Amino acid sequence: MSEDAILHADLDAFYASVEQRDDPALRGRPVIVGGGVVLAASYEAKARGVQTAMGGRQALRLCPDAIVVGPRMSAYVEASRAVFDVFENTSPLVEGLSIDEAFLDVGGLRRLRGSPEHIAHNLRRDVRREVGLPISVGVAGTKFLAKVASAVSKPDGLLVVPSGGELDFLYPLPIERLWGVGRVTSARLRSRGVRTVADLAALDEDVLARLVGRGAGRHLHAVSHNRDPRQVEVGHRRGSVGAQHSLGRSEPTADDLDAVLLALVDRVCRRLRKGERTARTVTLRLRFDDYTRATRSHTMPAPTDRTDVVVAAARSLLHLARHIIECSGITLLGVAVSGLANGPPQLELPLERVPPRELDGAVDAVRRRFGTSALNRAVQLGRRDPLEVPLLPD
DNA sequence: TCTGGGGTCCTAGGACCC
DNA sequence: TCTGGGGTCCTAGGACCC
Repeated sequence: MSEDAILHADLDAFYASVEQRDDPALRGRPVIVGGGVVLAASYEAKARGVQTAMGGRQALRLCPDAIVVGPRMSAYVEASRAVFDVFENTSPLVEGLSIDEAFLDVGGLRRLRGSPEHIAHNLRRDVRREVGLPISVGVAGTKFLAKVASAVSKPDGLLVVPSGGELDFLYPLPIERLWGVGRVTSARLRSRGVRTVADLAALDEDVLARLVGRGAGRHLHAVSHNRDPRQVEVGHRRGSVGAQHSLGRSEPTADDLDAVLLALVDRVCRRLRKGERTARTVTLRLRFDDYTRATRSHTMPAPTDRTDVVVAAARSLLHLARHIIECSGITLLGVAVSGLANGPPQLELPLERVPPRELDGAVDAVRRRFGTSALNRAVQLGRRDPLEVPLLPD
C-alpha cells in the first residue's frame, strides 16, 4: 500500500552557496553572484534586502560591503548533477524542475527507507555531506503543498505538513507564498482585499476567474482548498530551446542585428543537434528601450535542426518586424524554437558554414561599429557551451 | 527598481476544415 | 446563399517561475 508523500527539495541560494562552498573567504559574508543584475544572493546579502533579478547598482546601495563574483556556470552544473545523484539514490521517482530543485515521490518507500520525514532528513544530510550544500525540503501529500512548504522552511530547513493539517498550514499564509501568484495577480487580489490563502479560499471560483482569468482562477481555487492531483512525473523533455542577447542601448544597425541573430541561431541549433531534437516553430523575441516586448513566430512545414533553415526563418521574421524595430530602440534580441520532436541528428551546419559572403558582411559591420572585442563576444555567443539551465534533458 | 538568460503555461482571435 | 457547431493549427501577447 502506498500513501501520498511528496518531497520538494530546493537548494538554498544555489549559485551563491556554491561560491561560499568553494571559497572559504566568502563564508558568512554577503555574496552576490552576477554583475549587471543579481543572479543569486547569499542569505547574508538577502538579509540586507538584496533580491534575485535586482539591478547590481541597487544591490550595492543596499549592501555596499557585498562581495560580487561572476557566475561559474560549469561549477553550478556539476554541483547540480551531484545533488541529483543524491535525489536518484533516494527515490526512483524524481522530477527535476530546474537546475536547483526537484520533486521526489517517496510514497512507496516507507518499508524500504522509513517515513517521508525520515527520508527528507536523510536527503538533507546526504546533500550536505556529499556535495557540501544546504538544501531545504518540504514534505506534503501534494506537489503544490510540498513546494510551498520548502519555501516556508528556508533557509536550510525541513518542514512536514502533516496529513489533516494542510488547511491549518495554508490558510494563514499570504497569497504571495502560492506558486503561481506573482506581481500582477497579487496586486489584483489585494485590490479586492484578498491577502491570505483563507481569503482566497472564501472566494467563489467564478469570481476568482473574472479577477485573474479562467486558468489561473481554477488553479488558485483548487490549491487554496488543497486540491492538487498532479503526480510526480519522470522523464520530462523540454518543449523549447532558446537563446537571447542584450544589446544595451547600442542602436545596432541591420547588419549588427543579423550578426547577433546568426550567433543565436547557431547556439540554439547546436543544442538541438546535441540533444537529437528537431523543431518546427521559430520565435523571434524583441525587447525595446521602454521595456515593452514583442514576438514574431513562424511554423515551418517540417521539423529541422539545421542552422541554415532556422537562420532563413529567423531572418524573415526579423524582416517582418523591421518597422517596430525602426520605431523604438531595440535592446534585446532572442531566438527560440519550439514544437520540439525527437529527431535523428542531421547535417552539422555550424556558424562557420552559413553562406560565408553574408556572414562576412555582418561580421565586418559589427567590427566597424563595436570593435573587435564586441565581435569576438558575438561569435563566442555562438560557440559557448550550452550549459545554461541544463537540467531537463534537451 | 530600470532589468540577464533560460524556461512553462494560458488566452484569444483568425484561418481553415468538416 | 446563408447558417450552425465543433475541432485543430497558427500567431501574438501575457503572467509566472528559477
